[in-house]
Amino acid sequence: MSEAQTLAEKVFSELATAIVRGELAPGEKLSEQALVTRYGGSRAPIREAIQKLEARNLVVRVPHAGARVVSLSLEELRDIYEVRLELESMACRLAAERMSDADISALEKLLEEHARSIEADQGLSYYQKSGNLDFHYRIIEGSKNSRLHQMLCGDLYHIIRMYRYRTSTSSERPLQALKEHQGIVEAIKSRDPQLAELLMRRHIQVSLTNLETRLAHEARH
Amino acid sequence: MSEAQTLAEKVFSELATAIVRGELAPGEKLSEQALVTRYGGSRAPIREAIQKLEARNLVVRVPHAGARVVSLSLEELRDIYEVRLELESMACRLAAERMSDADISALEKLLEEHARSIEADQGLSYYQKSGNLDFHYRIIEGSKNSRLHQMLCGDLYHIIRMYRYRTSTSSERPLQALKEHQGIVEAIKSRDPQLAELLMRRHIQVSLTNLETRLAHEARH
DNA sequence: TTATTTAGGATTGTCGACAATCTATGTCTG
DNA sequence: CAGACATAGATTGTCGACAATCCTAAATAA
Repeated sequence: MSEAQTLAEKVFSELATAIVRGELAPGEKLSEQALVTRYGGSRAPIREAIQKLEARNLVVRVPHAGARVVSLSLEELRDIYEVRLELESMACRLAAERMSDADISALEKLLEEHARSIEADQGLSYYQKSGNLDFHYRIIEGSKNSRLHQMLCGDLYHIIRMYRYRTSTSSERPLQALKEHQGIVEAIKSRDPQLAELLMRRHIQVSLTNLETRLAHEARH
Repeated sequence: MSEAQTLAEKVFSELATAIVRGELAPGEKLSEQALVTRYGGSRAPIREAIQKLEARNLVVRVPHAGARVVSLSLEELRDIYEVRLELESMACRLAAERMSDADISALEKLLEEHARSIEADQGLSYYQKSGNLDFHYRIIEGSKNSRLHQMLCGDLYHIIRMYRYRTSTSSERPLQALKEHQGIVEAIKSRDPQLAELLMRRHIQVSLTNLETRLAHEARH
């Protein structure tokens, strides 16, 4: 991913991927001593790594009590999706205004690749998972708003990916998703910000709706 | 503000307010040694405080080169305002859906106080400054979205307040602002999310527009 | 038995020193 | 004179140990 210039960054990177992949369960405690024996080094860089994880909302630290992998309630997860929905819709609107023609044609080529990929493995399409992310990532970049990029890619996506196993959304309907992606690109190409935003909002809304029904279901227990 | 359970938190708190107040200029370097001699303690808690500042985007740290107070370009500042505009508009829409009746009547009382305050000191209204913040803060709380609250109050507002001296917006037109606030509350009271969002968007948009004209002006040099 | 208290152990916060890296000054060479 | 290079100083990253705090569990009392 990114080359670590310091031990703390290296440990941070490894821990972050471990958390996102679920190798460290939500709520699990991160003992500094244990991390020292596992990753080597001393406690100083480990503490720094933990604090970096806290900065990205991947762990929660309470003074004199240590750090634990973040464990989100369904309500907090709903909150995150809600914000993501808004910010990505915004990004799509801005992308329709600010993407260069070269960016747009590159985006079209990406979708053509996705189409071929889906056709090849008959909708099984494991590639679509990262492909989906790639598409959304390019839209966010296309907004030309660095802070927006930072918020979506730096903070929210890690957590969303971390809880992906619960909400089985996009990877189930690759063809439908592709069509929606194509519609979005079409709107961007015709420089229609309002339409682009609307289509992206609908595209993401299904995830939020799925989550909320699940939330309502679990609330019944 | 908040009681510090540890030395690192205390130093962080003091440094944060110092940065927001402009006592530490943007781009100024934060030498660990200098901070040790100033705030006492050893380098460990100072480093932790600096890292916490980095987490809130108040300083920028580069490995082996130290930390500096964040110095935003006008483009980055525009990006931040753009995101804030979107998120606060969203918060206002959600507030219209989710605020309790008690919350709303409390909000009305707040505006009545503001009205009296403005009448008292004839639009000079130094109180309006914090009052303005207070109003926006309550709307954000009214969204009942913890993550949204965290993003707006935790991250964006510190930076916006830090650069407030440049953009002289709201404190100049307290009466106009109050009327806009009243319109927003009216929309919330009548449970009209779309209207509430629209009014809040317009209310904040003037800040963004001011900033962008200034940006265009400075770009000419 | 249950609730409270009180050591004991373990964990986190802090400290001072050492190692690795960067920056600035001055020198040398073309 | 300009620019590359090397050395010296300062700054940051890392280490191991100590102090402060919390969590656990045994012991005591109601």
